[in-house]
Amino acid sequence: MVSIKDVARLAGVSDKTVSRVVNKEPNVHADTLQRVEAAIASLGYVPNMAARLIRSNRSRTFGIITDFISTTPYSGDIVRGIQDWANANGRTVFLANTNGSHERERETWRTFQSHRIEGVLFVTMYHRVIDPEPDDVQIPTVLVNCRPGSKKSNVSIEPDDFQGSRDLTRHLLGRGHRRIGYIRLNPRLLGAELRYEAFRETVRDAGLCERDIDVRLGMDGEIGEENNYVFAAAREILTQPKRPTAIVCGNDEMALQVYIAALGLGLNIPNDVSIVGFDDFRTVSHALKPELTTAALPYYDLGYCGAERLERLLEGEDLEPKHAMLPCRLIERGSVGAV
Amino acid sequence: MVSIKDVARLAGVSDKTVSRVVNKEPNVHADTLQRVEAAIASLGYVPNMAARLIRSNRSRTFGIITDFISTTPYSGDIVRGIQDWANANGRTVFLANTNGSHERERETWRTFQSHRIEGVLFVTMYHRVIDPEPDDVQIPTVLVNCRPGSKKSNVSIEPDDFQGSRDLTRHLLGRGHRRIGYIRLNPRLLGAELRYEAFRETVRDAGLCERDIDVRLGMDGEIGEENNYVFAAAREILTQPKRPTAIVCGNDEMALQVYIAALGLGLNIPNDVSIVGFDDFRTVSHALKPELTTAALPYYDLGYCGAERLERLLEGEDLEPKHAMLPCRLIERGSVGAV
DNA sequence: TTGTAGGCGTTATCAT
DNA sequence: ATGATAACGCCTACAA
Repeated sequence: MVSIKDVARLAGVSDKTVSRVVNKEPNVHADTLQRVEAAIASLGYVPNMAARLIRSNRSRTFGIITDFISTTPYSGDIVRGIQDWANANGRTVFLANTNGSHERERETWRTFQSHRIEGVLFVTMYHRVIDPEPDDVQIPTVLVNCRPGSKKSNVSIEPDDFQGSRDLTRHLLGRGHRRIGYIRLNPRLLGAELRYEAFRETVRDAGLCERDIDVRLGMDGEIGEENNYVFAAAREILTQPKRPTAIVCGNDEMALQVYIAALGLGLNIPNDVSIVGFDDFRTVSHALKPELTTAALPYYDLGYCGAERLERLLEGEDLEPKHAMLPCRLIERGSVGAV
Repeated sequence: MVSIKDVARLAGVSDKTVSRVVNKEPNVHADTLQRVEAAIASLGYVPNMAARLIRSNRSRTFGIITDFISTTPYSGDIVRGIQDWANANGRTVFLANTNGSHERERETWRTFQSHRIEGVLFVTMYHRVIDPEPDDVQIPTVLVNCRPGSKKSNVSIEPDDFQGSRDLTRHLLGRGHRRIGYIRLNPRLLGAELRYEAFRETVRDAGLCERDIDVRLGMDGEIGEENNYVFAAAREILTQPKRPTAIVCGNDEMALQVYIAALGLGLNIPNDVSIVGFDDFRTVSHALKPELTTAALPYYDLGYCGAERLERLLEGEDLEPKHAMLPCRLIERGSVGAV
C-alpha cells in the first residue's frame, strides 16, 4: 500500500509536507503543492485512517446496532436516514445486527469499542421498550425507535404513535363516523397501547360511549410467529346487524386483511365501510384500491435526527428533552368516506 | 484510553507478553496468563484495531455498498445475511448507501479504501444489470443481486428468477390450468424479462398456444414512481367472457391488486380464479386470504453466500462459476386450486 | 515555507 | 517463557 513516504519521495519533499497538502494546511508553496498533488494522483495515494486515528484518537465513525431486520419492511429507512446524515457530515458507519441475542450484543459493543467508534445508534425494528445491558462499555448512545425501560436514562428518539392515532381517529370523527370498530395490534408492541389509548381518549372526548365502539384483538404471541385473528375479527365486526361505518386497524397489514374480508362479503370501500391503517407500508397502502388512508411513521427522520442528536451529545451538549418524539403524518387517500 | 502498556505495568510483564495473551498465542505460562487476564479485566482493556491494522495491514473489515434502500421491503435480508456471515467469521462491516448517485459511490470507494477495507459487497435492491464505475479504486468486490453489464467481469451472485418462474408456471400447469393470464413487471427490472421468458417457454413446452395466454403490462416508468396498470389490467382479464382460470403476477404487490380486483368482482379465490405471485413479501403473501402461493427470493442467502464468495476471492481462490445463481423456492399456500 | 525528531498502540523479529 | 527493539503511517511540536 502506498504511503505518505512514497509520495514524498516522488515529489522530492519531506513526508510532513505531503501531510500538509493532504490536510489542506496553509503555508505550502504553490509549486510544491502542485508537485505533491501530482504525485498523489499518479500513485493513487489514499490516507490511512487507522494511522491517523492512532494519533488523533478520533475515528469519525458511528456504529449502528439493530436488533431484528425485516420484520417491518420500511424500517430500513431508519438506517438510510442515519447514513444520509453521516454522509453529509463526514462520518462513516459501522453496522451490526444482533438478531435479538444478548450475547451478540455484548460482542458487538466490544468490537465497536476496539474500533474506537465514537458513538452508537441503537435501533430497534419496532417501537418498543428495551432493558439496557449492564454497561461494560461506555460509548455515547442514542436509542432510536425505542426507549429505556429501567432507571437508565439514555437519550432517545421515538415516533409519536399517540398523536398519529389521535389524528386518524379525529379524521374519522370529522367525516361523521359514530360507530367505529378497532382491531388491536399485538400487545407486545409498544405502539399497540399508545395507538389504542389515543383512540379511546379521542372517541370519548367526542362523546362516543362504550357501545359505539367494537374492539377486537388482532394478533398476539411471539413477534414473527404471532397468532393472527384479524381476518376472522373483521368478518365478525362486518356481519353484525348494526355494523360500524369505519374500522381502525392497528397497522396496514391488518388493514389489508380487513379489505379482503370486506370485499369477500360484497361490501364496498369506502361506501359501505371506511378503513384506516397505520405505518404506511407502501407496498400495501398504495396497492390497495381504493388506496389506504393511514399514518406514516417517520422512519427516515428518526434515523436522520437520531444521528444528529448523537453528534450533539458528543459535542457535550445537554439534550433537552432527553426523549424526543417525531410526529406521524396523516396520509389521506381513498379509503375513508363521509357518513 | 487504556493501552497494552497499562496492562503490562499492572501485570508486571512486558507489553509483548500481554500481546501474546490477547492474541491467544502459545508459550505463555499459566500464572502469567492469569495475571494478565486479571489486569485486562480490571482495567477494561480493549485492543485498538487501528494500531493493529497499522502493523498487520489486515483490517478484517468488509464494506457494503447499497444503491437504494426500501424500495423492496425484504431486501434488507441481504444485508442481514452478510452480517451473519461476518459475525460468524470475525469480520466487521462498514455500510454505505449511495442513493443511486455516482458521485456518492465514488466517495464511498475512497472512504472505504482509506479504512483499508479488504473487500466490498456491492448490493442492489432489485435484481438488475449495473454499469460498473471506471475503477479508480481496486478493492476485491462481489456483486450481489446484480450482474456486470459491460466487459467487466466481476464475481457476482444472483437469484434465479427464471427457475422460480418456471416452477410457478409448472405448478399451475400441474393443477390443470390451460388458460392463464400474465401480468408483467416493469420492464426496467431484470426480473421482468427472466420471469416472463420462463413463463412463455414453460407454457409453450406444455403445448399451450398464443390464444391460451393473456399477457398484460402491469407497470412501467421510473422505479419508485411507476405507472400502475395492474388493477385495471386484472379487471379486464377477469371480465372477459372466457376468462383465464389462473393469473401469474410479476410480484406479490401485483398479486395483491389482482386479489382486490377479483374480490371486487365477486369472484372466489381459488375456486373462480387461481393467483400466484413472486417474491414472498410476507407482509402481503401471509396477510392475503387465502394466503398467496408465490416464489421466495433467496435474499438472505444471497447476502450470506455473497460474503462467503468474497472471502474465498480474498484467499485467492478461483471462483467458478464467476456468476453464481441461487434458486427461488416455490411456496405453496392456498391461492391455487385445481381445474 | 520546509524539514526533523518523536511518539501514538500494536506486532514482528530476534534475543535471552 | 519472556523481553527489547524496531517498525507500521501519520501527526504534533519544534527547529531551521
